[in-house]
Parts: sequence; structure tokens; C-alpha cells
Amino acid sequence: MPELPEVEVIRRGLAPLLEGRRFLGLEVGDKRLRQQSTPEELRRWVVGHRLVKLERRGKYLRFDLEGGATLLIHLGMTGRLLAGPLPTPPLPHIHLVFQVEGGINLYFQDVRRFGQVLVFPPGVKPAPLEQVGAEPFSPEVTAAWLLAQARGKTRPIKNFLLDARVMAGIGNIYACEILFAAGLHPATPAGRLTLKEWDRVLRQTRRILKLAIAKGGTTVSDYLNSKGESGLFQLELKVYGRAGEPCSRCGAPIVRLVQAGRSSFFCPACQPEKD
DNA sequence: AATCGTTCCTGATAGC
DNA sequence: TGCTATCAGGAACGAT
Repeated sequence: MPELPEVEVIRRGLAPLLEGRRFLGLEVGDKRLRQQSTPEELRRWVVGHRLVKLERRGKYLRFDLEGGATLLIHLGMTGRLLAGPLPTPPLPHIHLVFQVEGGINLYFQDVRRFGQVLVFPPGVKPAPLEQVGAEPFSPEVTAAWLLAQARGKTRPIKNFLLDARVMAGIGNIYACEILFAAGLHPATPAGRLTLKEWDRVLRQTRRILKLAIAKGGTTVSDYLNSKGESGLFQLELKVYGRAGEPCSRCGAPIVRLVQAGRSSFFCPACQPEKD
């Protein structure tokens, strides 16, 4: 599942390949993604235009095009954005293929079609980005800022971390790992964390996201980078997907708990509940 | 206002 | 062997 580190690894792979190059064509499959501009809109605003800059906001990739249009791509759960020659025989679940100057094909593959490919004409703000909260590495994000955001909130810290409108880019895997590293029970009400605890959460968030980027992301089932390669951070996971296994720190069995319809994994000894 | 639950989508896997 | 049920989860949306 692509979260901030996976999307960042893809951005770093694609930016040097695509920036400065012009989109030459587009082929669209017959099945639409959950959120997808029409082929006509995509051709109108993307084809014929040069990519000025490729940026990441949370889990979104933002393609800034010459002329002022914006292409927004979200990989959802199983989306892949691959660059290179089209494989033969053709891969299943390829929904869009952009032809780019220099003989490059940029193609979007997504088994479950939770992804988004949306174009916004010049002068139109990409609406989904308005909902995206602070970047975890932004200097505006401090322990005090997080404390203020969580003030009075009764929802569990796990759900709070997953809320992209507060801090963007953290999904289920990294939320579990961050809470383990910070020694906090996932059910702790967000509003009950102290400044010191928020400081731990923020430090561990940044450490883990940075390390995961360096390791090329986490591949547990579907994630591949823009070259089609797996990540390595799955080897560093301490709790995610490890229900019943002994905690690497204390040996107690890792527990699975369902919160907001998502699995949380934690060590009941290292992450005790607040009284 | 804040929080929770549901929906979308398909392939892998478990259980009978 | 072949069937059905369950699970994975980001974000939008509806309900309370």
C-alpha cells in the first residue's frame, strides 16, 4: 500500500526521467478508476504539454504542466506508476498509458481501481489537495502544533495519525510502526497525549518515514517503484502483520486490534494503555 | 463539530 | 475439487 515513503520513492524515480519532457499521447482502458477525469479532459490538458515539475503532497503526486494545468495522481491501495517500455505480453489492469518524449511510456496499473487520475485546467485549484494536511517534514509541524491539533479530541491516536487532513501521508502500516516506536497504545485518546509524548511521536514519525524512503518503501503485497522493483522496509517492520509473533523488544506476543475498520498491531507490554 | 460506519474493488487465502 | 466467506485499506460520503 503506497504511503508517503512509497510515493516519494516513485517521485524520485520519475522526476529526473520526466521533468522537462512533453506528453505526446494517451491511451485509456475501458474500466475507470474510482476518481478519473474523462479521456477528453486528460488529452485536452495533458497531451502536448511539457512537465515542469513533479511534486508530492501527502500521498498525491502533482504534475505541474507548462501552461498551468495540473495532473494529480493517487495510487490508492494497489496502484502502480511505472515508466519504461510496455511489457509483452501486456500486463493486466493497465488503465492509462501516457506516451512521453524520449520514447518513455508512463503507465498506471491498478488491480482494485481505488486510484485517482485527475486533471485540473489552468487556474483551477486541485480540490483534493485542499483537504491535505501538513507534511510530516514541514517545519511548521512541531510537538506543540500536534498537541494543539489534538486538543479535546477523544478519537484514538491511531485514527488521528491516519487522518490525512491533519498530517498527510501516514497509512496503516506506518501508523502501527510509529506507535510501537513511540511506546503508545493505539487506543489512547489523541487529546490525552502530553507534549513529551507528541515529541516522541513526531521524532519517530520522521525517523521511520526517512528510513523507509532510504529502504525504497515497504512491499507487503502490491507495491513496486517506478522501475517495477520491490522495497525493503518490510524487513524492518516491528509490529505490522505480526500478530502472535514475539515482540522484537520484549518477547510478548504482538496483538491485532480492529480500529475504524482497520487492523492495528501493537505490543501490549511495550505499548501499555493509559489508566 | 466530531466521530463512526459504509462503500468502492479484486485477488489471495482459509475453511468446509 | 470446488465452492463460499473473509480480508486487505485511502478517501469520500452518510449518519448520528
